[in-house]
Amino acid sequence: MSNKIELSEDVRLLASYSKALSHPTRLYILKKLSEMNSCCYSGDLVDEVPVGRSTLSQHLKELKYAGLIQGETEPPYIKYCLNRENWEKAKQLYAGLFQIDQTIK
Amino acid sequence: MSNKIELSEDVRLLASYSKALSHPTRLYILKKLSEMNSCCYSGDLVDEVPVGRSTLSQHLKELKYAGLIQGETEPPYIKYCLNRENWEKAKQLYAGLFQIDQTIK
DNA sequence: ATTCCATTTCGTATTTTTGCGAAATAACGA
DNA sequence: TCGTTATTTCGCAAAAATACGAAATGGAAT
Repeated sequence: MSNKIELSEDVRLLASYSKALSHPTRLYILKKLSEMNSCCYSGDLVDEVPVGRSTLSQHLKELKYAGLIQGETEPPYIKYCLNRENWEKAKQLYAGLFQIDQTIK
Repeated sequence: MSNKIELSEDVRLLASYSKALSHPTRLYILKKLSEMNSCCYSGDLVDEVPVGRSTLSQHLKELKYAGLIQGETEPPYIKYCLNRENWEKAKQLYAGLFQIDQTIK
């Protein structure tokens, strides 16, 4: 018989967030969104980031799928923002992993 | 002409750490190593983690390649420990991304 | 209705990741 | 020397990730 462990939901979720963070382009986008504390347009990003339009779109889709961003359509543009709730969840999970004390503001 | 940005070294490094963290099995190993604050043996891990020996070995190799763990041979076992220096570096990078205030102990 | 614009989806190719079992390795003990 | 034990490497297959250009979509303006 085996003593194999069932990996916890938190471990799975953190792995999934980490996968979202594991590409430089996606990380750049998240960093930017979190730092500027507002939203940005896909069309602006494509000028900054070193990938083509369709590839950028794929990365945005993945970030959306991971739950880290959300997009509002604002014709003819699409405005992307952080999903604050899940961003906070990710923050907690990473803080837990690295045992970072978080001071209450 | 293009305004494409050169992605920073920190972004690349954080992406690479994130890739290492992006698999539940690897995350489980790192979590365990960081929590128990000492080292562990590959042979113990294989009983806990839901993958075979050779697959576990691959994951350990990847974690080593990412610089997050190191292995000392202690025949007939191999003892794996966190690479504290790079673990700390990763901690800083994630803290920066999530803007976590780190209190000095 | 047609054109224009920003963006996504599709089709495709290449590379990387994940996983396993079998074979190889390295150190030790009989 | 010959097993035994712990672990890794090899060979392979299947699945997922990355990237691009061409075509499709959905509104808005003419």
